[in-house]
Amino acid sequence: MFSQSAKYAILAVLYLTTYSDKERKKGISEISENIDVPAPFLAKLLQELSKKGFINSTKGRGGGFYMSEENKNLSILDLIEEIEGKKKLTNCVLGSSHCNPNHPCALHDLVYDKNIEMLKHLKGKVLSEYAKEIENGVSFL
Amino acid sequence: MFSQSAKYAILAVLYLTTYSDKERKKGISEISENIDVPAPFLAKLLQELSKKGFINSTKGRGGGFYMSEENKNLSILDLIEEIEGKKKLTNCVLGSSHCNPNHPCALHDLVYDKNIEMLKHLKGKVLSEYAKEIENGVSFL
DNA sequence: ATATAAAAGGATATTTTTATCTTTTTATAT
DNA sequence: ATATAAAAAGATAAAAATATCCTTTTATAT
Repeated sequence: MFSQSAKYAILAVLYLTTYSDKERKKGISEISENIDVPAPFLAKLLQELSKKGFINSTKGRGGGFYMSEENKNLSILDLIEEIEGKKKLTNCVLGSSHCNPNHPCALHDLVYDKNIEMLKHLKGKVLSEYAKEIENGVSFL
Repeated sequence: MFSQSAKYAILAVLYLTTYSDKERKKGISEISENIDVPAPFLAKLLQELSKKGFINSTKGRGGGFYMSEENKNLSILDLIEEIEGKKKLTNCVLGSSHCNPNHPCALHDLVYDKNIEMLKHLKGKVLSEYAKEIENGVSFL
């Protein structure tokens, strides 16, 4: 469902949302150990997310990555779109460009609608809500 | 959601289920034109599906690919599993091996359950039912 | 028997995704 | 000022997915 990169990004961003802020920056090695993602790959990924402004970072001694309080109000869907591009997600599951509710592909009713529903959920919940669940031990990373 | 190969396979199999049988075999070129999939790639894909017995084929003049009546009772899920391997589909969306309903990852409730529901639908409908809808113009390829 | 038309098989090419490594820049502590 | 620790940038490598082409096998029609 998600690409490997998207999975890594979700884990890292949830980690940062839960455990970082402007005063608690986190380095690549700490993050990569805690979410079990290869450090060099994660470095590239976070570098891009930082360039796009989805996460924040400072260079130099004592620097690291963190989530601004503002960005903690973004959704997982925002993140996926940042990683995989805007459109992909609502495309026809069979790749047809003519597929729509009035002219549905063979899988439209079974798959497309459920997909949209899932996306709505991914859009309607902000990162800080996930973080709260993780802090409370309701879910984990 | 589906790999390119899986999409091609679904289209081809639905085409064959709708328009072929033992007496109406279909060649690569006809199939590839109708579902708009590159012929050489499709050839390899159908070759594999045929070797696995998911579709049927005969070589030589007048030969081609077709779906046996028996195989028309398979599901899209059966096909996906044939193409992408058995497990993948029910794996944790974040890739965690410990994720389960009692120890859920951060996305478990939002995504996993909806995913399972979708898979159930993909399992509960047989190819011939899709074919009927396509024949009736209710859906298209 | 021979020619023909089809899939099967095998080799290769291209692109994308995933992953690693090295050098450069930058901020901080000393 | 200098050393240090961190991300940023750039180059490259490895693996997987996607795509194409050529040869071989096989069944049928003539």
